[in-house]
Amino acid sequence: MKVRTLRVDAPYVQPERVDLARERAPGPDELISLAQLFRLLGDPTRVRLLYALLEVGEMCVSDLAAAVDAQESTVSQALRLLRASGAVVGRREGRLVYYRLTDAHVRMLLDLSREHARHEDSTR
Amino acid sequence: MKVRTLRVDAPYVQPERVDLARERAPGPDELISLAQLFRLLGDPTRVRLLYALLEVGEMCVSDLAAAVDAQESTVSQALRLLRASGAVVGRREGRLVYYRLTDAHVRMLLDLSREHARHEDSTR
DNA sequence: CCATCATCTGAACATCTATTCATATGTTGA
DNA sequence: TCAACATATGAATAGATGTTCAGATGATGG
Repeated sequence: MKVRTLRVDAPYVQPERVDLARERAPGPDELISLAQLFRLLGDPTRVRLLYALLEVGEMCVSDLAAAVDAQESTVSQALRLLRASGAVVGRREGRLVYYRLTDAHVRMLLDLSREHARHEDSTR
Repeated sequence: MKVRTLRVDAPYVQPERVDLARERAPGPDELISLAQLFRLLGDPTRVRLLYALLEVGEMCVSDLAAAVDAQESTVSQALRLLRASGAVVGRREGRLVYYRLTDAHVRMLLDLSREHARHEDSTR
């Protein structure tokens, strides 16, 4: 059994940096919403859905399923999460529900990250 | 047992939109690197590490562990992923390895997303 | 009201993932 | 070369997550 290694006499290599990082670190709440946001975008199905909505503007569930080539049930579950997180909203029109992106920040993230994917290796 | 629902006579509600979404959709490779990038940022430990590096510039593993309040082993594993994805690089100096952000796009994503976290509800 | 359709939801399953421990690697100074 | 240290890595574990199925909900037109 091993105890947390933490030498008393030489706590950190560069204490100033550790402190600085701690000071400027996102708070607990902020951190949670950050990680949640990214996690939300970290699934292929959800990213596809978001990009579809980014390009087209508004689509109903069954069309979304066709557009991203997934089962409707899968899409519906994915939309549930996206809805819960506030990334999309649904607008009911008769039997159909049309979804669209809600959040300007998410839109920017999608744009920016797509640019990243395109120029991938140019900045390494 | 249920077969994929796909009516032959009325394929889609708005065929133009489905087509448009498909045309503009990220290709398979692009999609993978997109989802991978977001997935990478979708873990609290990794996000903390990245923000620490964003703020401070460069830190060694043990200081990073202290800064994000995690075990060194945990941090080392997290850095492995970040390294593999090209988000960070390590520079060895004696026994220590100093890590820093590699990618300008990742930096922008971090900045932007943090802004998102701050103004969270203002755009809903 | 009934049948049909679009979407939603809970539960179950298999898969993936983060963390941890133990150990390995590589570096330094004595 | 050896002991001490910093970091890395493989394997094991528990916990989270995405997809799917089956059935529920809600809307429409007859």
